[in-house]
Amino acid sequence: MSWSRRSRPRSETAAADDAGCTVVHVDMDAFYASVAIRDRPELRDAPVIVGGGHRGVVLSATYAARVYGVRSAMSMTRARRLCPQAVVIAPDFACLSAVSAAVMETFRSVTPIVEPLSMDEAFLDVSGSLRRFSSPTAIGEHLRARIADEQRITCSVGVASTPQLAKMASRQAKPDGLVVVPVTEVTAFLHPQGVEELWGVGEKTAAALHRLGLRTIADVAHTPVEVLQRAMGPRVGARLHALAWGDDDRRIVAKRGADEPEHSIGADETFGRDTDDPDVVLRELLRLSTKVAARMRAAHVSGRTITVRVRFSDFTTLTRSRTLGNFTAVTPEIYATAADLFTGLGLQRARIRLVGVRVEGLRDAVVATRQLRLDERPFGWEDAERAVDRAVHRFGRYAVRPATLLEPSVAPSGQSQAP
DNA sequence: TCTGGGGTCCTAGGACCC
DNA sequence: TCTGGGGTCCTAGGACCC
Repeated sequence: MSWSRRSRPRSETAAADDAGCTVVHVDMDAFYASVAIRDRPELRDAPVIVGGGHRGVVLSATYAARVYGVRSAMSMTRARRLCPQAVVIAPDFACLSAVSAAVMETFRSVTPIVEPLSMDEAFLDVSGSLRRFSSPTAIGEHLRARIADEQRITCSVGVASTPQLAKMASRQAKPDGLVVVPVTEVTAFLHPQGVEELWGVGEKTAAALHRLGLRTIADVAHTPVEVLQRAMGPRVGARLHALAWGDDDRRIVAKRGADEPEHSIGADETFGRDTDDPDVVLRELLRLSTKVAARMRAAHVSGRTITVRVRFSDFTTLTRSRTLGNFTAVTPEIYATAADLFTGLGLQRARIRLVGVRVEGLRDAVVATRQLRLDERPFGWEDAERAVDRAVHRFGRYAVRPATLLEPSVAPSGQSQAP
């Protein structure tokens, strides 16, 4: 291997071969599982799976569990079958969020240009930090040491000249390592790998590439871009070809948690048991609408397009959406639209596995409200729901709910209602 | 008892306007 | 009268990521 892999000895001096590498990708190792066991030393070397109970999937598994073939996103049923002795722990999202926030702050102590990709990984643009630190590699080792000391979990780091390469490098560094891809070694690093290792190539795209006889990234690189575009579409084809040569015009954009308004806010829920009862579905749509509207108001956004998603027992999924003439963040309006879209499907005894509600076309609520004023819309609901938000804030989330949600036995996923 | 829940982005067709 | 095109919005679906 011509690129350099480095693990454990964090004090090792920085290599000279990271010149021009200004992107650092940091990825926590088995984040959910590592956090779950860090205060439970007796589980240190045990197979541990973090995941949901009924009808759930594996969110994270320790390396001891992965030995048995357990992978994230795998159904819990399958995971338990592969590793019956595994300790299964439910995720503690409050704790995970706190650890995530602390880790992101550690990143920001090195550079302000930190782009979190999820709770447990981020890109750092370190081009402005090289006066304080001797090299990008030194920054990576610094961060690895600090996170290990402060959070008592390990992470892996990729150092490269582009985000895509840094991301692929950190994957190779796992667990608890650091990999540098020198600018002179980009094709040597990329080309031997399988097409599915490219970021953005999932199961379907990989299968399509395999059908073209393309198995390695080198194969993709040496295929005329027109051929790729014909098979995958103009944009995807062009991007794949570029990535196969290490060209990546993605820029790292500093984002600070909840700052930037999101493009959509939604919620969905898998029923504990498939249902064909429209009343059960409508009640769930109301619950989801309530949840989404509250989250929108908390984020100070309003939206115009409401989408309902329905997944059937055979896993086929369909969506129906409607764009309103006004912006809204109000439960009755979101629910009325969602319910109308659902009943408009005219389903007859179809077995439904999951329903979801999502609101898109989000705008800052202040701007959106001004537009509402021009429409002379009444304000009653907005004010009423703000009062609800305050009550929930004071008395907890079960303080105020729509009357139809107060009936017993409506809890989805077979879980019992919280006290 | 196979297959969660939160998102983003792309594609493609039709409506509508210029 | 016929023909052509571009741009934008809306809807539906699909792929992908963690």
